[in-house]
Amino acid sequence: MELGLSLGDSQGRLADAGRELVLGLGVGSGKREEQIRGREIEAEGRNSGGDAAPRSGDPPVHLSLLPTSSLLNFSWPSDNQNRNLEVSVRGFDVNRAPSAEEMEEDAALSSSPNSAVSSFQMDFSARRGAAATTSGGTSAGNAEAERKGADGSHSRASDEDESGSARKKLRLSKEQSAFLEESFKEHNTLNPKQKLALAKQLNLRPRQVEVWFQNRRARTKLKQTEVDCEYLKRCCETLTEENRRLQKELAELRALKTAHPFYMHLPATTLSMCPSCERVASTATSSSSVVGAVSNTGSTSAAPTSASDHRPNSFAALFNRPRSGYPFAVPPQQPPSS
DNA sequence: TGTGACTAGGTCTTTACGTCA
DNA sequence: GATGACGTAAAGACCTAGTCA
Repeated sequence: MELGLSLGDSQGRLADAGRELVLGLGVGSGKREEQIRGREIEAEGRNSGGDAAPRSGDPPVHLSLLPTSSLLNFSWPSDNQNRNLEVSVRGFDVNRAPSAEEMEEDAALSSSPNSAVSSFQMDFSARRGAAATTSGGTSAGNAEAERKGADGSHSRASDEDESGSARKKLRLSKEQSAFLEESFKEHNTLNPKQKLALAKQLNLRPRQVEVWFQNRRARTKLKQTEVDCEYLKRCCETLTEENRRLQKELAELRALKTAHPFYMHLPATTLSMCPSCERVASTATSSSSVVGAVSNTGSTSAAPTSASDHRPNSFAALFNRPRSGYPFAVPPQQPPSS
C-alpha cells in the first residue's frame, strides 16, 4: 500500500521548491511487499534468464546513492550467456578467490526446492551427482551435513575455516564495490543465478555477494527513510504555515462581519464561488453581472487577462486585497483606496 | 563513520507423509 | 488394494532488523 502525498498544485508538484515529486510512503506490510517483489524479480529472472527489467512500481522518489557514471559495463547473464560471461573485472587482489570446487559447491547447494535451477547449478549438480555416485552415494544425512558445511550462506561460520577466527572482515576493492553498485542499480535483489554470476565475476563467495546486497538494501532503506522524514517535516511546516494564515483570515472575516452587520440586511444576494476559476459571482436580484475577481485595480472584468489575476489562490487572495473593488453596493467604513 | 559479517526471527515454497473418500 | 485430493509438518532459502567489530 502506498500513499501518494503531494503538496503544491494539483499536479503533485512541490510548489515551493519546484521539485516534481510524489512521495511514496510504504505503509503497512512493506516488508512483505518487498519480499514478494524480490521473489517476483527472482521469478522474472527465471523466466527471462536473468534479464529482468527494473520494477515499474518503484516509488517515484528515488534516492540516488549510486555512482553517477557507469564505471563498468555489466549485464545480467541470460541463459545462453551465463556460461560465457564477459569478465570485465578480474584480478582483484583482495579476498580469497573461491576455488573451482567451492564455486561448484556453492552453485549446486544454493539451489533450494524453491529456488531457480540455473544452468550453472544444473551443470554443477550433475558433476556433484557424478562425484556422489563414484563415492558410493550420499545419504540424506550426509547431504545435509555437506550442505551445511559447504554453502557459506548456511554455514554461518564459513569464515572460520579460513583463518580460524570468526568474523574476519574483508574489505572489498573499489572495483568490486563499483561493480556491485552497478548491479544493485539494476536489481536490488538477486536470484541465485545472478548471485553466482556476480560472485564469479568478482572473485567473491556467493555468500559475500548476498550479504553485500542485504546490507545495501538495508542502508538504502535507512537513507530513504531519512529523506522521507526530512521531506515530511517540510510538508508539516508548510501546512502549519498555511493553517496559521487561514486562521488569521478567518478571524479577519469574522471581525468584518461583526463590524458591518448592515450587510446582513441587504436584499437577498448570494455570493458563490465559481468552482473552476474561484471567482466570486453574485446572483443579486438586480444585477446579472459577474462580480469577477477583485483585482487591485478594482476591475470587475469578467474576462481576466492572465492566469494570475484569473485565479486567486483562495479567499485570502480576494480579501487581502484593497477594498476598492469591494463587491457590495456600499463599501465598508474604510477609506476608498485611490 | 562506513561497512562487511553475523544472529534472530519471520515468510514462503517444496517435499514427504498421513488421512480419507 | 489402488488412487487422487487434501491437510500438515519439516526443511531449506531468503528476507529484514538489529548488532558487532
